[in-house]
Amino acid sequence: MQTEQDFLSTYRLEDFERPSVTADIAAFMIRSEVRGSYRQDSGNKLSLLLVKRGCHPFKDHWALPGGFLQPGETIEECALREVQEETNVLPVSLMPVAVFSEPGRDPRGWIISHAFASVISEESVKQAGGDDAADAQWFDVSFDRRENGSYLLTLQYGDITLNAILTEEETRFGKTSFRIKESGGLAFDHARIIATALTALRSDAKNFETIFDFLPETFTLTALQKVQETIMNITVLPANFRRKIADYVVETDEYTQGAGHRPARLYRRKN
Amino acid sequence: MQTEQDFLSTYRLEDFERPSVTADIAAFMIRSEVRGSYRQDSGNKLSLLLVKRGCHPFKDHWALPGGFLQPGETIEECALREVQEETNVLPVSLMPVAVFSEPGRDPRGWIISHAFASVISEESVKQAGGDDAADAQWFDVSFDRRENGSYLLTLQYGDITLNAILTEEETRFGKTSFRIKESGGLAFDHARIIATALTALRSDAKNFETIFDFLPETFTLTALQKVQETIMNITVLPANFRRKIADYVVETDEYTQGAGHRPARLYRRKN
DNA sequence: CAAATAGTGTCTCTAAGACAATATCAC
DNA sequence: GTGATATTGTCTTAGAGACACTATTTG
Repeated sequence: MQTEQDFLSTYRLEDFERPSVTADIAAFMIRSEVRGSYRQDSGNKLSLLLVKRGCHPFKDHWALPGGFLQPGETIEECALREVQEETNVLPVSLMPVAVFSEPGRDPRGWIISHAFASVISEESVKQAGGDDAADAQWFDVSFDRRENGSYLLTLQYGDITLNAILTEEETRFGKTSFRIKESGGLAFDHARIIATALTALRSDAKNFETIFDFLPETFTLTALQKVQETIMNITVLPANFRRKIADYVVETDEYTQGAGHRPARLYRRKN
Repeated sequence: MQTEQDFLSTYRLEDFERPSVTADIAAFMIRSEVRGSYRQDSGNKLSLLLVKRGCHPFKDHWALPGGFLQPGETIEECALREVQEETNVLPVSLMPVAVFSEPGRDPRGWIISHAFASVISEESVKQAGGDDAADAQWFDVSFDRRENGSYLLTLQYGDITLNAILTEEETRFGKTSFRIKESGGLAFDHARIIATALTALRSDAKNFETIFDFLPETFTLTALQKVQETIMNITVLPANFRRKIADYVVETDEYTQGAGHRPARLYRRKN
């Protein structure tokens, strides 16, 4: 009789066809804008990391950072590695979004993509030195439902504007899936991945799951509120936000200074 | 200059190492039990489909149904195909649970598993004729936190009882991950996959996402309530359940008959 | 003081949970 | 009528949203 040892020593996985496996990451950051007088609040913009492809296919098109899974690493490690290679920053959070495996989604062949959303704080990007590679840039994101029911995804960096149009396919198990009507010049099916990731990010921002990762260790409640508002594209009343967030944060003894108005207490994430 | 055509014609994905890709499915069904007098309500049990492995590795151990992704199909199609091969039933719903890609999780080599939870109605299993394969069986499931904080997963079918013990690792983005302390005789890391899938199922049952799929087209509100209670291992007051579920169902003009008590109106899922 | 943001108190409304009461069938 | 489940009504309470008000800083 054949033992498990015997079996494994003769077993050849290579006898079966295998796909290539990638991780693609929608890395989000919130960029604070300077405007008005020094006393006035600066606005915030949600931005997304895109990489200009240097080789075929989709050469010179903008794409999500990503790459092939390598032996010995998990798909999450692969995703983190790819973001770090582009930004020099290790993201604090990594949210699985979906797996895209439709045949034909990649002209190179049989490639299935594991999509993640990750969050990076502006502080850590600045510390890392930023744009050492001009082919990786942070694009301002806007993503909204239009009157006719379809969604417009706009990505903007300097003179470059990418407009993708998507339709909502279905929402099950808390996840919405989209279909691309116009890719807006984005590579592969990345418009779809971005839309899915952004929807997941928004949904998690509702229960404060992802919002802390956009900020440094200590932060003001107003800053935290603006993060949530920026991601979800809503406004909430400060009093109500403070009441709801109270369970998730811990007071520190520090305050902001020199802002031309009442100083704000700094908080820290609970746990 | 090289065109995209040129590039693709010389590009060889095969030059890079690739993993094997599988889908593993936790297929759930709710089995109604007969007990007491004919007038009395029958209880319900949540059950899970397991397959006895016929070959190495883990020969003769129980495992989740699953198999390798084949060219030309999506990972979801692969999952549905595998369930159908075992049960002759096409599941109504398929929920992505997680991707397991730790090196070493499968003794055969580099294999990453895409875990799904699927739901099958008892009615459709009975129609399909049931046990044509004695190596595929529905096990009663219980899964609960113990006093010491770890979780006990019990799977039972006839004389066979599998007891796995897991610890909770982390909960982020609404998903809990587990670590296996004792596999209870389950193959591979399937105890972990089952725990993760069951947690996801419970979480979705809370917002009525998955509960309809356990029942036929038309159903009584009490039956629907019992499904939710069985999955989540809770009890709720009928009055409150009815108020919350009202938005998700539509009345029909039909009623149950001959039950020895007041007939119940049949409902249909809205949408 | 003016301008700006920080922070608190409280009213209202809705939704969830608890519980009591009524309805209808087979026997 | 009895025993069982079906179905409705309503009281209480917790939480979300709206809004008014007070506090503290720099110039």
